[in-house]
Amino acid sequence: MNEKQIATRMAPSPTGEFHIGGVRTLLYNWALARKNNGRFVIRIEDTDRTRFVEGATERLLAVIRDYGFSWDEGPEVGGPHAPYVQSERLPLYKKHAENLVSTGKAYYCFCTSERLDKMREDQKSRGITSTKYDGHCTSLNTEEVLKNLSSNMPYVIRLKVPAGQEISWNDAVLGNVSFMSDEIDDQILLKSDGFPTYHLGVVVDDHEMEITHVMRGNEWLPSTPKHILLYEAFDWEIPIHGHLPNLKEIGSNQKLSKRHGPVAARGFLDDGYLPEALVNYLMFLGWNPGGEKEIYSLEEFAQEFSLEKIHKTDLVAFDRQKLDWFNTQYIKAKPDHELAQILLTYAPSGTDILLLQKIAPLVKERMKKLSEFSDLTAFFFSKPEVDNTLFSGLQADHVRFAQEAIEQMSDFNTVAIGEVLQKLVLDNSLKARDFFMDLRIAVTGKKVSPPLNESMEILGKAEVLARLVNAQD
RNA sequence: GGCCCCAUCGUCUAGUGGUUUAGGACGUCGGGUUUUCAUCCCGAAAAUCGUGGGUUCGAUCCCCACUGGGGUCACCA
Repeated sequence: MNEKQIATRMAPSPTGEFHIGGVRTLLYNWALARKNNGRFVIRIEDTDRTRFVEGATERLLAVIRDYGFSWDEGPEVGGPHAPYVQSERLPLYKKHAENLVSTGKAYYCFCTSERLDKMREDQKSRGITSTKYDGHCTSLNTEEVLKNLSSNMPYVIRLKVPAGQEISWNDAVLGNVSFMSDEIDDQILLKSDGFPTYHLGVVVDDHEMEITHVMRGNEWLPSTPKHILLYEAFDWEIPIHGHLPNLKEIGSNQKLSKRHGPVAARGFLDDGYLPEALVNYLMFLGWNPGGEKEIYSLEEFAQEFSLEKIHKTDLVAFDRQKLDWFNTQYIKAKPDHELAQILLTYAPSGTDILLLQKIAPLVKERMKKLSEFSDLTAFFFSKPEVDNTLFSGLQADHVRFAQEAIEQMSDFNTVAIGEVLQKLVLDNSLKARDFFMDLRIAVTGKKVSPPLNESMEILGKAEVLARLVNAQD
């Protein structure tokens, strides 16, 4: 009964657009909380004022919602640990940093960045392979510190890293991982502008917000021992850490690149990927349940998800072709009225939803991405430009036959059209393939189009005839 | 460079010390259905399980080394 409630979080920084990889990380964190009836928290880590981007927080939250996620605590929804924006929690970090100083686990440092630069240069020139703070300010006595402080000398607070200590933890993904403390720098915790560094911020907030599992990209692996040292300095319980594989572009070992398509979460949505498809694809980038089922809803995933099934590999290729496949699966499966609603964005403004409901079944198996809709269906919304060189040699006869036959039709629907045209082909011994192609070109302007008879029904008899007449010029 | 992490078809992956001629999916190629395209159906090629050592009666699965790849070494996260 005293079992602690599982809690996970996603802690993005408002320094730009939310990355697709961030969605994957969020997905796993969200699922773990969801599966265990735990809490999922969103926290904004905006401690770097130089990289802060106006409006980024709002866009971040919007795109997370658009992907189908919600959070139990965080900006906009609030919660018992509010505020959830680090810049609004400054006194907290300062208090904790000063606490560490008073217990001897951290110290004030008055070194200027110029001195630090020079120090690193010196170390490098002496052949030291990984530069570290030289401990200059650890020799300051209390009197000197107080004097500096009272004269308003800028300062930071650094963690005093113990020597010769092995720091290890059981990573939820990687298993046992260990570092030696000697390799770890006396990390700055509180910056001279009074903001915490990332390291102080996460540890304080994850503790305050009672986060039990920290899952993040494996670029954070070398930071984890620093955080563990901090938890130990505070004498706080250490959450479970898990490090996830990062995403890369196929064919290289580099991170995702805009040259190959979108990398921002928003960009994929704009391109016409359904959030369900994106999220479904993302699930399998570093995780696999072992069965052969591949189509998972968010809820199904949450139930299936387990940390043990996360892959240890460090890099996973983001295969845009497989993403396309997932997208086609979801587009095909979407009910017409729902698809029509979504297609509103891709159709000419003011398009009637009822018209889209009729068009939807004709195109849903023909789009990898919703953004292909406008090209595919342009002829429904305006008369096509017809390139006469596309026609066969018998174009004039074909079109005239069709026109005459259609003029006499009273019922103008797909079945009737099919019967009439089929009979026409037989009666005149036409080559069906050429006949229908000429007709297709006359009506749609293209050699590739949605099904012809259905399209003509939607266009209506008058419009079809107008186009046929037009094609005989 | 120091430190840390990783390693199964082109890609995402399943897999167990022997039942594996290593399974699936995407992609690719071939065929079928089809008034175009797409869908759908069938089939094929595709991984000596990074290399070399062990351990073992037997290793893709256990251990070590090597190689390769990645990450990280900021008053950025």
